[in-house]
Amino acid sequence: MSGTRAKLVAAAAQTVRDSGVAAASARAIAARAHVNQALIFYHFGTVSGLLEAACRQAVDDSATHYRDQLSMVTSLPGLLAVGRELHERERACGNVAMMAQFMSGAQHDPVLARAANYAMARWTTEIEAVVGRVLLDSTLAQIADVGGLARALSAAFIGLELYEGVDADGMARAMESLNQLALVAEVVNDLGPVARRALRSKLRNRQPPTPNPT
Amino acid sequence: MSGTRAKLVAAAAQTVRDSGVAAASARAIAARAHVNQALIFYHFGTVSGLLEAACRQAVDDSATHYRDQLSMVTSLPGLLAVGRELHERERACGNVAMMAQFMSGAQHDPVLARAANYAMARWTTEIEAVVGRVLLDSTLAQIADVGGLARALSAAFIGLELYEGVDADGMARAMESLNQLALVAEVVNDLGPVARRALRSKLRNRQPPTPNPT
DNA sequence: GTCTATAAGATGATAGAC
DNA sequence: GTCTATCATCTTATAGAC
Repeated sequence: MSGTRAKLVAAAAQTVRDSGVAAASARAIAARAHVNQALIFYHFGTVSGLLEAACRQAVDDSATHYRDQLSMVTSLPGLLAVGRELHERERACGNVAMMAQFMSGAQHDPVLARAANYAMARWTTEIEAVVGRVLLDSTLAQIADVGGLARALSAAFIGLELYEGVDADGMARAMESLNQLALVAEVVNDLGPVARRALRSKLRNRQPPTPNPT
Repeated sequence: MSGTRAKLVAAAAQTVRDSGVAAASARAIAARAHVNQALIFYHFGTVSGLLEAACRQAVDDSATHYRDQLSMVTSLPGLLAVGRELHERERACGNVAMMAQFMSGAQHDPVLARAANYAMARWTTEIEAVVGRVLLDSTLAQIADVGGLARALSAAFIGLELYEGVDADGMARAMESLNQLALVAEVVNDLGPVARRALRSKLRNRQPPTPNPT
């Protein structure tokens, strides 16, 4: 198999990470790969085609890499710990920024849309599996749709990444309060059967808040 | 004042809404405004300058428009209702998509970054004020940083908007589970002093989950 | 303020030699 | 598979007439 393909894929990913999808032109990518510009069209047809390949490979690599770590998680606090570490690492190496760029470009490019769809599906599948396993028979699983939460989380992190580039301090504050919310989630999740039943009944017919519940 | 300026600003916003910031070239915008392309540079110096003006005006218009509605909100359920309606309307008219495009472009364009920073600050300020007023002396206000939550929410909605363009069904599912979480938030927020103290103490020294809390 | 014309360069993509 | 050379098109931005 051609080493040129791999070089182009890697260069494409790095170009998007560094300079965004808007600057990921055939010439810019080829220059970074030390490869002739025309080869992009020979191997991938279009620039979008190359970007799609880069997106898919990046997410495949990442997901595979974290699979073992995620499969060993058994508790919600443990999941939050691994999740935080995973997100921090992905963010540091630029993969989250890359995903955000692909998502943005996907809004008006069907090829990028397919790539971004694949990437999001891959991550939410992974997250859904762990979250579902961890929350089995706990309070939160009975209240919320795990798949929906996984999707909301993935999407939210994309937004937070973009927000960081616009207001780093604000993003840090947002992350802190999400961590606080995670603590609340743990507490709610660890409710005993009595409190859990109370919460669920309150969710059913929540209209007038009772003054002093127990 | 020049009507051309206004026409260009409106056309720029609409171009970003329809075709994204990548396609918002001087010629594309000028064509939509039925105005000569060179006037963009005469009035705004650069294309980014025009986009910045468009971003600022769009967010100013929106924020002003919702100010009265938001100022009348007094309860958390009421806030969630207004918030949902606001978000749905902004989404429908394309303002959320526009913001997402600006945020993406902002990652590698300092002028757009300034515009996006202004827009996010404007919204979070507005949200923070209402949320702070509504949550006054309630459970959630004592647990979480209201400003951080406002920022996290704003950023999350940007991510959800991008996600929608990539997987509309997935986005709908994510929104539903966020609505479920909002219900939980309402219940937690309406906890009486007894349960509230229990929750807070659990948050302080949460290590071994007690089997049956009350 | 607005126009035409144009510079100066980047872009995606292809043809054809090797 | 890889290269050079090139086309047609698009881009930002400016000069100068009106």
